[in-house]
Amino acid sequence: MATERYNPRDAEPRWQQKWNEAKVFETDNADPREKYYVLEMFPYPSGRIHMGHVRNYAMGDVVARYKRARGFNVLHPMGWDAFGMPAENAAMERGVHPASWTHQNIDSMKSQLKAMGLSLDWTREFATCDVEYYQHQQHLFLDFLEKGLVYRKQSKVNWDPVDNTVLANEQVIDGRGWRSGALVEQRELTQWFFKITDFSQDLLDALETLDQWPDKVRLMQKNWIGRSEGLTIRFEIVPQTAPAGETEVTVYTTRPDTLFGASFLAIAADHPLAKDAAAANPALEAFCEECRRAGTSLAALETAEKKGMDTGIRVKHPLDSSWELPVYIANFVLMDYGTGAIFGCPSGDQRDLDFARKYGLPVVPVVMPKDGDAATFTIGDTAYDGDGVMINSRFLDGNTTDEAFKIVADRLSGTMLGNVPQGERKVNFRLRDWGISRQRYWGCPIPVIHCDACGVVPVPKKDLPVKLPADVTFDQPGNPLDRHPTWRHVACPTCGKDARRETDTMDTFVDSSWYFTRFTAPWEGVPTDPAVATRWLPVDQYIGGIEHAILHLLYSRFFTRAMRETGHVDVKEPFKGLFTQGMVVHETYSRGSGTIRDWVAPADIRIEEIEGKRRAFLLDGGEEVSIGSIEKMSKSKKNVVDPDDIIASYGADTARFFVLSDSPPERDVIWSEAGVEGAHRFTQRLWRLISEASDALASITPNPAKDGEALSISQAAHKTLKAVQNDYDKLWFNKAVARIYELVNTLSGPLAKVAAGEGDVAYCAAVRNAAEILVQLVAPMTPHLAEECWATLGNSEMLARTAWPVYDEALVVENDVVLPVQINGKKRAELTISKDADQNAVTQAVLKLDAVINAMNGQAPKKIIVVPQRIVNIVV
RNA sequence: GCGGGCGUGGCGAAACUGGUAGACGCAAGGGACUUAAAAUCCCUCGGAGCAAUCCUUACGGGUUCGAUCCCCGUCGCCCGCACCA
Repeated sequence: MATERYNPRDAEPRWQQKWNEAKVFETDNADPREKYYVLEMFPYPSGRIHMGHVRNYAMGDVVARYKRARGFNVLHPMGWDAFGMPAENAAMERGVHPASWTHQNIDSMKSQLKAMGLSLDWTREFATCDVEYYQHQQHLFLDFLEKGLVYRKQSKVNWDPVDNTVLANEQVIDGRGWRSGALVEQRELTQWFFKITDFSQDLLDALETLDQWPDKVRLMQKNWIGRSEGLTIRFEIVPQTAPAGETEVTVYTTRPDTLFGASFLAIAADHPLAKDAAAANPALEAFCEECRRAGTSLAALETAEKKGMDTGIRVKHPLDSSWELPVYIANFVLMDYGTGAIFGCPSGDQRDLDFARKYGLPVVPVVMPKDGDAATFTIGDTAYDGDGVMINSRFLDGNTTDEAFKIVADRLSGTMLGNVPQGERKVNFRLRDWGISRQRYWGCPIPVIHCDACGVVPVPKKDLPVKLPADVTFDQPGNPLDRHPTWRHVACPTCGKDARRETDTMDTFVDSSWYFTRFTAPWEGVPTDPAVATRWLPVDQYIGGIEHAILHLLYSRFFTRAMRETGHVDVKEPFKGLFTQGMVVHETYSRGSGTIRDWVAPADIRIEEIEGKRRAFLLDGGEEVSIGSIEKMSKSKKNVVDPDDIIASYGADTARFFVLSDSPPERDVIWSEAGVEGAHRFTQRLWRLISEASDALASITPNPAKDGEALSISQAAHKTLKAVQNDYDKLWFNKAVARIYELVNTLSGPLAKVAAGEGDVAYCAAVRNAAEILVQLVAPMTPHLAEECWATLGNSEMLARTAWPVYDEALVVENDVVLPVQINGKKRAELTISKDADQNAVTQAVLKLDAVINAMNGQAPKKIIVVPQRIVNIVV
């Protein structure tokens, strides 16, 4: 029978409303079934959702719907990472208040997300800028403070001397402020820090337990935490060269074995010794200034040319007091890592070698590879930083690097300088405490009060929340809280005298470090219901971009530990399973080049293939534009595709299906019009096949065939079910799609046959069983279409409430295997043989194959390799 | 600069991570149906060759009976680098 085309504009809102009315996706904390918490990283409300969001949320939704069908009590919430700089920028540029800008954006993005048909529990929604959320964050801050997990210290910020404001790293471009263009300076401010370093060892050790995280993320975190075992060594300053009051300098090294290769010490520009030396030497002072102008970003620092300046200070070599080494100030030595001072061994470290060559310092090889020759081993332009055997190192010669490490550590631990050992073994971490102070308005206020008499006083919990004042202006740079007429003036909670509120707000990473915990009971009057939070956590499957691999995830891991220590939850790790998805990328199109280059949006062009070459033309006027590289979708390059447009023309199911189908989820997906059309054709094809057969199937009870002509149909369906189930468990959406395509191809003949009124009851029952399995397999990806198919097959219960099908073991077993037969590694034949044939039987059968006899040409086989169930290789 | 990752037909990819390289989809070409178009259906489709066959997983080496997969080196692209989110 002829049926109408599937119309997503009709079906999608209809099913969304039905799900909504039946509250299918609202989660009950009291539901006794096994829990499953699936979460996608919540979005920043920038205004519109983009394809990256569609991909992220489509993946999470497949998992949520699949797990729900498998019988889990699924929690799948959504919220908004709503504090941050863009809202303040909008306020400055367009005069809109950050709050109204943010809420408008949330409204439009929410309606876009709703149009996607996501199985979200919207009753738990919140935005981090809601006082109902951030007041609890202030509560947590106070608990952390009480527990000693928060402290203040001096720390550097990027300062724009023209705008008189603090700049984020991304606002510093080539060392200048992004708006003023002024050279950025570093300024010291007293700021709040979370003691993430209290957990350095635990955060490192527990990575082992996160076996459902990608190895690359664990490795990145491990390197970020950066545990090293080394030695602090105190160098005595040669008195005649010492600035007043200075007698020694302490370095941290992981390579004390190379001490005889030392040719200089390098200290950070902020090192106290550097400051003393600079005070008496204008050239040094100028150099330190130059170092400070680099901004606070490590990347900028390390890509800059390595520079240093001799301070004139000399230190005594710890193993030979007659040997003096120069002390340099160097722009690549950081005050916050180790002791802010290093010794340079040019032969064993590339950076030290470059430095030594530049400033004419000695290069003495002290380690050579095990098989090297000490007489001829030299260092040219490449340092040798590997393990090996000590040379040119007096009493260390001939020892391995490991042995030398121990010898030096032992000797220096036993040598006294003053009354203290000159060397001390030390475990060091690269991880630094988390600075959370931001000199900005649009963030969570830090709940403390500064009193001249009492010092820093926490806001009492009964006085929470500390609300952001709404009446602020953005007509000048800087933090509006600082210049607000009344907000900051407050009575000291301790002594009652006039005092001042802290005007810094919290880093927005704080907001996103516990939102997943708040989702478990967002209605609570305290940060969490500890029992509920403990039951829901950890998040079983967390999905988001790889760009968050380090900071967001590490901060969340810290926060969960800190909340545990303060009694808000009793789990250690927030995310059991982590999946990092790739980006959505698109071709770029442009006119002109260089500074007059003009980017063109994909919606404004058409692509033609002329003599095998793809060319792009403007829709308006037909001018040819050049096709550029494929890049991350961005506003500046205009290579964005608005999900709204796609949903309007093809429907949400097509958009969802496409972003899941083409590429492996962890890899980037290239958005292409042709690909979307292909996905759309699939949805139409599925609808046509099912709906045409539905009249014949609706009255038949589904039943898989155990024999007869329908057996292969049932086998195909049940094998696909088993395979796709596994794909969904592993988040291999693209593989699931390929298998579903295959099943559709297999079923198209039988469905057409049934639609034509052919086939007996047993046949129809098998086809209906297979068709239902097919519909249930696609349901997590294209839920609206699946509901429509499900209903047309005669089912009265919603598919969203239907349990996942169970495959029949008897239909998925294989009795025979097809073994490829290789001769000298090249495939020459195939052998079909019983699955449990032993090695001998396989060998005999293979040698009887015509193709093998021909190919061997009468030669005797030298060796026959039989890999059970896999392959046979004959070596001739 | 440092840390992490990726690279397979015209394109997105698959290959149960040492065992048939290119499943499935897109694009393209041919055919059927149609007055015509759309839609749909069928066939072809990595390269060379009439063929047998040979070549082919960024590039260059290595280990192995056998390498997309493991090892060494080179190139290109992407992510992060602590105040973007």
